[in-house]
Amino acid sequence: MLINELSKRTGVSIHTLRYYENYGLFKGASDEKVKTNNYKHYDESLVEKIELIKEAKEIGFTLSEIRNLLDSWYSKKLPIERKVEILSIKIGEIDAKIRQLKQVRKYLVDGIKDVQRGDC
Amino acid sequence: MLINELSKRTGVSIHTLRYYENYGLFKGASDEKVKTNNYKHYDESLVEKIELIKEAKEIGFTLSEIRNLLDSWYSKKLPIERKVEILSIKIGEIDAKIRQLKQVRKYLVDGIKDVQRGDC
DNA sequence: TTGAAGTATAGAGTATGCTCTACGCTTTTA
DNA sequence: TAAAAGCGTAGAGCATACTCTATACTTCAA
Repeated sequence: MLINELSKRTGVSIHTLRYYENYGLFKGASDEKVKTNNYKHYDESLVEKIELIKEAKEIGFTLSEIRNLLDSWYSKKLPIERKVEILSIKIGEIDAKIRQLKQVRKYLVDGIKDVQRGDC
Repeated sequence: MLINELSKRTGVSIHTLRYYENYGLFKGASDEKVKTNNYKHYDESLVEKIELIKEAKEIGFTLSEIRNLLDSWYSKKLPIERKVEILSIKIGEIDAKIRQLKQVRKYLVDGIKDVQRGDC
């Protein structure tokens, strides 16, 4: 598919997709058989990959972190143990974030109690 | 305390503290009795407030969101029900974030399984 | 008392992650 | 076969959240 379709199917603007591609999050390929243009074609699997990027961003991962994660995920060169290690580290980071969120949640719940008691 | 001490006790740089103060996250007060300078004095309670700011930032709240939250929290004008409402909305947002984190966590756990099976 | 260190204000510079504009070429459509 | 729509590259502009520099005054320590 071309960038327009990719944009529509992912809900990510064409500008942003190009930014991501330049950033190295994924790569389209121009069709070798077509000589008149160099329109880039994007793989079906990219739709899911971009959904993952969106979600990773929303939970606070930077593009740089996401790139590293995708690189190691799809790399053929990395040994399995190294891949597992990288993923495990990220899982640990997520667990830390969940703990932090629960901490702030507690602050707010206590805040509500204070407000209702008129302590505030 | 003066800004230097506040900085040391919170681990936030003087520059950033001034940025936060200008942004409206808190306010120091110059001592009316001292006429020779307009050094600002910061309240003991600010240390805890800044810790809260740090944590809110780490879980992805913007300075603008934090300002709104603190404004409503410390406002004398807002009715209790409104304060409770604002805090409840934020708790809802935190719950949504926790769900999202768990979703991405699941992605990564599945990813580890794929890698170990050699599917990747 | 003088020089270093601290404080205030104003404004410039930086990194990240977009977002938009300009331009030239290609493809599609009326 | 125009005109409109789509594609590509390059680069400017913008919002957020700092981070740093310049300048000027004050305080403190030797």
